Amino acid sequence: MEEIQLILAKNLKAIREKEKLSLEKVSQLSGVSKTMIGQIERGESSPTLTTIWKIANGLKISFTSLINSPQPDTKVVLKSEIQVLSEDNGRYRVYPSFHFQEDRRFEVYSVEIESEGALSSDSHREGTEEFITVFDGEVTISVSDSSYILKSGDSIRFKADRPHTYCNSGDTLTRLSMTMYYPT
Amino acid sequence: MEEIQLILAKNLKAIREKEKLSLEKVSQLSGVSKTMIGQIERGESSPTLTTIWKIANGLKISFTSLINSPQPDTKVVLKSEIQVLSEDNGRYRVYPSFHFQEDRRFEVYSVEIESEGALSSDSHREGTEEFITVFDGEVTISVSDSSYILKSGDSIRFKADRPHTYCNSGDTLTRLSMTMYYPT
DNA sequence: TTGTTTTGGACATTATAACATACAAATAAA
DNA sequence: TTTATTTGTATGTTATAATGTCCAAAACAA
Repeated sequence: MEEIQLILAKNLKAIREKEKLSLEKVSQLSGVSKTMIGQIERGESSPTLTTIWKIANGLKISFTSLINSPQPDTKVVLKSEIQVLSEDNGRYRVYPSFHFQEDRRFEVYSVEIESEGALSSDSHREGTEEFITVFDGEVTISVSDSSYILKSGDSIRFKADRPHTYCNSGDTLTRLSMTMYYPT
Repeated sequence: MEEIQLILAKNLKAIREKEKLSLEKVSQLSGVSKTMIGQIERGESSPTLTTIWKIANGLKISFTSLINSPQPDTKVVLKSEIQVLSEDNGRYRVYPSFHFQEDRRFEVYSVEIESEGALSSDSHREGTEEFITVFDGEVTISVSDSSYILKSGDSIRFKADRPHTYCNSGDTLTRLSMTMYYPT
């Protein structure tokens, strides 16, 4: 028996109990036999992709909620706890709020760029996308031979799996929120 | 044959070709028979959870990269284009930058709350999580009988599949970045 | 061009997922 | 308390996942 089977077993049982459903009811909703639901919950069987899919659809939950380990409900990250990362002689500063997690596929940062500050970034992983909103100042983002000038309140989404640069093109501090998404 | 099998088939074949691996090589890396790898790629079989897991681990990729589908390049959203949504007599304002998309599972907003402004939100979908960073001011977020006071630079992640409130608990404008994640 | 190696897939066999049925235990109703 | 219903699990059967073996075709090397 593999550990992944145990995770599935635990998750399915928890969801069923939370929703107060019997094995029979889950069977009806999903089209998977009651016996099989029981086997899965006891970790006695490693169901096929199709079977898991049917269960997830029947219960209207995500596939990943069946195979991922649970996380705590709430997490606060104070500014004082954040490990700031500096580049460009401190003129470009990254404040990571939420690091990447496998089940979620994105991470969240704040970024500050002093006047005349800039950063050139190498390609990120295949398919990576950045979602940026300007909170203060002005930034010029260059990617794929294009440049985008964004002012306070503007947003941009672009493919970050190629070299790109961020440049404070104004004369005041620029502040950005950044959500980095990794599809793979 | 189910659609989910075709997605898996397509993804596995794409990854294998991209990495220039033979069926035999994937078999060695994963501990799954070459024949089975071939069957999976041709959509002839719905593999068990354990088998998929072995493949993902063997190829050092995520489970979800085997069961999810692809997407276009750059999009700019100017502040002038954003449809602002107001609540609480205009004291609570939402600026949606990037709407939800099925393959991505999150959306991105900015939020402004005037002094004495607040919003009570009903439960979002099962499993929904919010990732919030304070850019200016102070906010008190209440969820699950707990309240969290956050100041500029602080962040919070919480389960939003239950009622929750946001309240400007300071005396200046509060500005937040918000990433809403829907696992389902 | 010929010879060798690699590759993907057909086919048969084995292992196990998935189902149907039966039943004891638990729960609910009278 | 008794009766009825629901629930979870054991067991046997069927369907299919997963493997091993073989071979033609493709790719590579000389």
